[in-house]
Amino acid sequence: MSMIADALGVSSATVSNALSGKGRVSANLVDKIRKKADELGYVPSNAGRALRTGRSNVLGLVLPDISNPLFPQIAQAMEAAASNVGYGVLIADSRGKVTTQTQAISRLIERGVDGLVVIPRRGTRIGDVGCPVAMVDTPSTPGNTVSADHWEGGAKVARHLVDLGHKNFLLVGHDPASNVQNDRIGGMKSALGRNTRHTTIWLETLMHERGERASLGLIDHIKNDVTAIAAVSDLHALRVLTELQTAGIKVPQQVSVTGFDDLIFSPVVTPSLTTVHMDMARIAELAIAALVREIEQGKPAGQNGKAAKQTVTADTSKVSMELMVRASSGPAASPDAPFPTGETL
Amino acid sequence: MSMIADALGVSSATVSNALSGKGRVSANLVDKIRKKADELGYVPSNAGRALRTGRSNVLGLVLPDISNPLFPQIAQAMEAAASNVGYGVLIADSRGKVTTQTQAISRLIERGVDGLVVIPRRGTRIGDVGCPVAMVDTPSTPGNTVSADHWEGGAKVARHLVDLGHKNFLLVGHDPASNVQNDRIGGMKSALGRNTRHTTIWLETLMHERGERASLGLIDHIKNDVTAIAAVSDLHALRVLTELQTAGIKVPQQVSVTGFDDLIFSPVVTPSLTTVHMDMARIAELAIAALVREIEQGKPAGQNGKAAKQTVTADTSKVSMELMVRASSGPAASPDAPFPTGETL
DNA sequence: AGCGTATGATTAATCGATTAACCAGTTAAT
DNA sequence: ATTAACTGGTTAATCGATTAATCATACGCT
Repeated sequence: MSMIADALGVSSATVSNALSGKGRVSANLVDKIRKKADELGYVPSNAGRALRTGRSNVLGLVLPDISNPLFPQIAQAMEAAASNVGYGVLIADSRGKVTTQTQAISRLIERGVDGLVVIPRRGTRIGDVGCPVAMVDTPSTPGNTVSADHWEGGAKVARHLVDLGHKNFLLVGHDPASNVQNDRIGGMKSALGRNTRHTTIWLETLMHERGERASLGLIDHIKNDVTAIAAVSDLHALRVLTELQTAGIKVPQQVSVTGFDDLIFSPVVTPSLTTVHMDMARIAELAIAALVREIEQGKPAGQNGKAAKQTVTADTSKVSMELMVRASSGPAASPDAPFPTGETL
Repeated sequence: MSMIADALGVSSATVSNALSGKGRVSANLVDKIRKKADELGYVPSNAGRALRTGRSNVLGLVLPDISNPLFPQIAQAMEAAASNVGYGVLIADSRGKVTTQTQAISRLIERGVDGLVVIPRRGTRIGDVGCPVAMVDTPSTPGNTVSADHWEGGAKVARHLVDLGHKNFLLVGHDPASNVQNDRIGGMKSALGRNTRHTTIWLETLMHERGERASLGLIDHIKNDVTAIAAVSDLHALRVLTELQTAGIKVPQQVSVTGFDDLIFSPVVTPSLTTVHMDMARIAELAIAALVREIEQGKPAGQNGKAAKQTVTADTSKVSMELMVRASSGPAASPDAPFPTGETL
């Protein structure tokens, strides 16, 4: 910056003012400075700016477990949304453990992030971290900034299956302590209506009892007239799907299967998976916008008034989910022939 | 820092020396300063340090496409390896496009990263970016810093299938321009031996001709006596698997299927997928170590000697891959009964 | 005693950008 | 005509940590 100033015989303050458009500089001079800056390939030093302004223009993204298959979508959306408004994204993985998560958060804080986006793990408590925090979980969680409307998503798949004539459902969850999963299943149940039946199983509990790779015992449920299996994630839907196929049960002719999240493999498995898609880009946009708004209001850090919000609030806290009807869901099998055996390929 | 100095009546330079262990400070005083620092909850300012030292302690991770299902593993491993040696990780997604990638890289540079880890997309050229770059691709790519030994991995699965008695193979690739995939397939072919046959299909080409969700036409190959299908990714193996199951073909009784990468769903589909696992943690460790070594040698930026390396070199450039034998691969079906129909479940 | 050498700590400059305070002209207003 | 207000710019302080240069003692050795 001082090089530009020297080259044009002005002071560096003027250069700063010209480039930031803040002080009073003649339009003429602004042009010259801009041109010179380009010419010299000037790139503002983040360190210098950060030191002076106390802002790093970097946000932290805290994830419960990066290896979650949904993470790519999240990271991509957050990175795009942040970079659109001039922020970088520093990642931190807490590998499931709550203690690790606390460490991860402090590492980010020490790095001087201006704000945090947290995808919480059950049991996560965000203490006072000294910077704005956006939380992306589910609308029913207190402090949630913005998230997909998982309840509505559940309702949408369920209604789809009901419309197809299904009456007997198996709902497949993974972790009974997850708010997101509970909302999804809650939404499903709310839409099932009076003349249907449903059973819910939780895989984590099941696997704890029977081992990691045990069969899910789907056949029993099907013998019990279940014709639709709705899972809270495509990962579990996939597990269901392949288990059924191995047992020779036709999807969707005998049983319909649905998932959630529209993971990358969902469109390409056979039959392609009916699922519920979340608009992560929009969620990210809202979360980042809320965060940035808070950051740029310039918190006087010490002043912790009585209404010290733990997390920021977005314009909208729910983003609608979209049902993706594909090949794994179809009309309920007629009850007359519960076990069709013909090669209906 | 000056607060600590004031509180103990010493100069801030002494505090700096004490905490960094660089200058000469009496052991006694070092203790007192450490204690005071803890007491005051001192956290060094990254901005101040970065400004003075010219180092940000942040690395950039450039990915061709975050939505790649392998990305979680990569990001997690890189983040862990970096944070172990005191670095943060800033992500940048290039969404497949080469132009976007260039932009993403400059954004990272402007943010002042000390080094870059690039997972290149075919056609990626890393220009002179002014900081050390580690490239993670495949050993056969010029400039590759470190990566899994994809060729060896291919050889391992192929040998496994040969040992099971298979003689007629279908190799499934996606993108014929990908170095990684070519190495994997090359490795497979190298291990197939003389009295076997194989055909290779490339999904991208296929899908271009027949549409995104077209059948892969596996049945024809199987009628042609193929008993083993080896894909270059679990994603494609999964597609193969479900397509076979829908057609009523038993895996592994009639046909064995293998994949690559040990993606998150691979152990839980039915049958669980035989695949090749890469030790991403070790790859990340080597890449980061190479990068950090280069960074901390302190490049005099201007001095671009004739041997200006484009990318850094790691101690080892190949990391062995591990074969994970699971349920989707089994002995070759006896040629006498190419189409067993009994319910051998 | 006198000289050289460690030891332990201080001073002050520096990195690059921002910004409050100030200054010198010019124009407008009373 | 004198003051007020505006314009276009400059000065200098500041953010926090690092580090070369320097200084003041104390110690060891002949």
